[in-house]
Amino acid sequence: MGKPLADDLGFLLSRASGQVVRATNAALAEHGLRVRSYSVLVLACEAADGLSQRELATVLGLDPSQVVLLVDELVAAGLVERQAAEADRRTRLVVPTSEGRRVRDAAGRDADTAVETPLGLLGDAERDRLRDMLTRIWTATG
Amino acid sequence: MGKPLADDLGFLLSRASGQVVRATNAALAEHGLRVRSYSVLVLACEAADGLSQRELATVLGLDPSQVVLLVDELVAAGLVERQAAEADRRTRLVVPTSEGRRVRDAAGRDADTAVETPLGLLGDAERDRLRDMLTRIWTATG
DNA sequence: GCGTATCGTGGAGATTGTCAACGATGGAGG
DNA sequence: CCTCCATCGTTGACAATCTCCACGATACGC
Repeated sequence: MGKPLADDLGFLLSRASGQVVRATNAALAEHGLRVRSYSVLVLACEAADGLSQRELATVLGLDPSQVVLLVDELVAAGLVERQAAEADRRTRLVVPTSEGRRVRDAAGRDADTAVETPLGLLGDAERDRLRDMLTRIWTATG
Repeated sequence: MGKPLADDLGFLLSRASGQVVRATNAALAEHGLRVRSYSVLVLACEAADGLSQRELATVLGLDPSQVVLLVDELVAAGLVERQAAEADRRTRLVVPTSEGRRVRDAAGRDADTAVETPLGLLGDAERDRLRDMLTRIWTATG
């Protein structure tokens, strides 16, 4: 006799995740972004020297081939650029344009308000705990 | 100047979810199941009188048309049956076969051990807290 | 009865996940 | 220097998933 599905952390995780992603996608649509491309843009903005696509894939937990398409999309929208890396000419650094930074800020605000309904009912301390747990879950397997 | 992506609960949620789903799918593969079909099977098993596909869709947070395909798959595998509901002939109740119950138990054990690595490092109290938060996030929007 | 809503189903199109290649580059060891 | 092997970006193929719309069948209020 197994436990009920409502107690399954994996199920709860993916259900809540799907809900939040849906809400975020809806908010990002007016900026021409989706959760995935937005994540790439944010990472590019917060790295001083740009990030290689390999690093992006690792941090995001995605296949590198998906990152290619996401960066393609952002380049086409004029939000990031691919720069040749001096040290290693295999890698191509993803760096944001000034337009990219602007869109990132505006989109970030909208995304935050979009998830206020599902996530706002958690207190600050709870959110910190949740962040901590989710980060530890991620780092558990490397 | 927004917050770093590593602090974004939506991102952390979907990244952790993806990881757990990947691990679970790998464990369920030998039973011919995936996370989605497994969830349907578990729900069918724990409802005494079966569940309508509409109820399944609501609980799982999926589009009803997806549930159709999942139930089709489980029916083809001989794990559940569609039964006519007496009260409302529009609805079709999804009830497990005895084989379905057996597979559900075996698959459930494998799925649990598969997520031990990412989720096991959380203590019992933490897991309860996580469950509680994820459930509240879900019920926030109805 | 009649209009309206709901349930299951089917279909179309976009997005995502997964995996296997391939050329180009880097690095280690002889 | 040169050869072998790993890594990075990229492409392609295919399955799975999401999203929306529409339809027939049934239920329900009036």
